[in-house]
Amino acid sequence: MQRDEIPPGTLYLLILKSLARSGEMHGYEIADSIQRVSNDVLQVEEGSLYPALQRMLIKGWVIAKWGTTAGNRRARYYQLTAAGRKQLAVEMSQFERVIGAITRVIEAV
Amino acid sequence: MQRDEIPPGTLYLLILKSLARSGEMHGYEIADSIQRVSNDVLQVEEGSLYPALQRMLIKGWVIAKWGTTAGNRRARYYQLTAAGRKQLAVEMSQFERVIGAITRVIEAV
DNA sequence: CCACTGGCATAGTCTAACTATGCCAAGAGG
DNA sequence: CCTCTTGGCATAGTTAGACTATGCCAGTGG
Repeated sequence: MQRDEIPPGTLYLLILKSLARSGEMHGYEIADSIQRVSNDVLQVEEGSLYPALQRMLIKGWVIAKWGTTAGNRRARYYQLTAAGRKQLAVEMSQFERVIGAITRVIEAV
Repeated sequence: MQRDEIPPGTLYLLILKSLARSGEMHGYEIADSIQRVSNDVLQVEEGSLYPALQRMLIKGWVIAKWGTTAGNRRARYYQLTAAGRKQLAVEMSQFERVIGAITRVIEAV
């Protein structure tokens, strides 16, 4: 099964949604969760994930705290803020709007 | 109605599909057609369109010839090549695949 | 004559996903 | 004990491509 890039702009959406669903996760969990739920179609590279998380911290969409994993490793746990939940709603509706429009174009006769 | 950006990567798809539908068009027509069919959601700026068309010429997905519009203006008419039609099929299935995957993620419970 | 519109084009900026790489700690295997 | 693998975070640098701003030229209309 071939690799697929994450369409630019949708990574925030994927992360926000994953955190909304699971409450609190560290980086690896997020990447893993996205890959799993998408049936291995979407692969989030670490070099994309961590910069995105940093930007999301700055924007105030998530907060982070250091903790320890089940496997006894140090990890940074991310959690949505109220702003993050609001942003998720915005991105969802934008996504649907734009994808709907594109679909209309590529399905037009 | 607010402006929306074209998600990077999908512009080729939109242009290819528009040309496949209409046979032969010049730049303005392409932009116009995309905007119209998408119900004004998608607006293709000239600074995005012409560079994209240049890249598509280089890739051999389209050919261009100079002509004259109904309004008696000089214009460059673009037309799909066989490679362009093949590329359209590739981009369509990739789009569906990736968008389907994203949809699975953002609709997961 | 001049402003407007249609049309093409490029230079330069910016976002964001990628590749490659590095660090550190915990277990596993020899 | 030591090395290897794995889990985990992080950044530097590259690249693609859509954007803004701008310029040019030719018809047409007031």
